[in-house]
Amino acid sequence: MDPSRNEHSIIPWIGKTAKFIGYYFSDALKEQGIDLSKEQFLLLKYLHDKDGRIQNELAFITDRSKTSLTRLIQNMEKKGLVHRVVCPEDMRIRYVYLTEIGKETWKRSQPLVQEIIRELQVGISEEELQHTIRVMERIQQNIHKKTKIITS
Amino acid sequence: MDPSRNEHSIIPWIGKTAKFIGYYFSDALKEQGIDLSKEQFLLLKYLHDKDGRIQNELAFITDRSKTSLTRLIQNMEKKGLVHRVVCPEDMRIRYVYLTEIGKETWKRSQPLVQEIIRELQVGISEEELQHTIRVMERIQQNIHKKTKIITS
DNA sequence: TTAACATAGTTGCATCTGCAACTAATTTCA
DNA sequence: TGAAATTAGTTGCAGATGCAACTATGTTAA
Repeated sequence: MDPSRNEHSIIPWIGKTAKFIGYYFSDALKEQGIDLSKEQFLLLKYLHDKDGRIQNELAFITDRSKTSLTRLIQNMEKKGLVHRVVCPEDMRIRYVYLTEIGKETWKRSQPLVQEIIRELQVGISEEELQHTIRVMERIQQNIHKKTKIITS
Repeated sequence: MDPSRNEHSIIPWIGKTAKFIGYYFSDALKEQGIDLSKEQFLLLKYLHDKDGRIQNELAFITDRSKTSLTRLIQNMEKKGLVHRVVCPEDMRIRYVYLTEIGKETWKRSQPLVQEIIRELQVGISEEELQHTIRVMERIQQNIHKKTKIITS
């Protein structure tokens, strides 16, 4: 997956770019004194959109295994960013809620996040952005199709 | 970083797409009975291009910390995919070489890799591929510039 | 010459990750 | 009703990751 080979393949580029974005974002959070991993940030974001989700749902929408999600939430709970409530109707289910610290941390990260998104897209036209999104969608569709065939 | 928001931002799309590609690739290797993580595969690839690299170089070209690289190589050595040779002129340096098993494993993975790259790009025009690569390059440049300013 | 610095690689520690196997709770169906 | 299947979440295990601190070696400069 070396970008210098396979000139007509975007696949290697996507992984590498994602990696760089991840490094940049993590560093930026750290520099701003925001004690969040990028994974934790993303979870805060989803909970900010809709609080009190169940763990399975969070695993699904953030594309991780329920195992990984369990431990991510456990770490966030230790930090006081979220807390969990067992559903009284179905004792298997846990609702995850932002704490005040979680809400405050998310809020505090917002200017930085907006700034990073702006910075990283400097010199890219609106048309190029739309093209790229279409390509990303298409790749995801292609994977989805193949995966369905395999598992059905 | 939810794609459904920030419609004009590609940043969230890239991470998500990369994640999906990673899952798909890992699963495909496993299904083909090829005992390699995607990270290990990538290292085999770079060593196939040029064997006998030093660890620092491998860390640099694969965009990981030297710590991470050390342990990746250690695991690959355990599996018998690579072996290390201390440089006689500079005892700090270790050259990393593919073993026969490493070469054979890489070779065996090739049809699959080519097939995956083809599959994932179905329905994407050559022009779109070129656009997307340009966008990825630009994002990496934007990060590079910002990173340089910060660290200098 | 030798003390200061630089470099290559490793280790401790913590986080994130997935798979397989597990527990506990709920639902299904015979 | 009660056994079987399903579901939500957890735990053991192993790999990948980065930071900071470390060892060992090599280079530089006073």
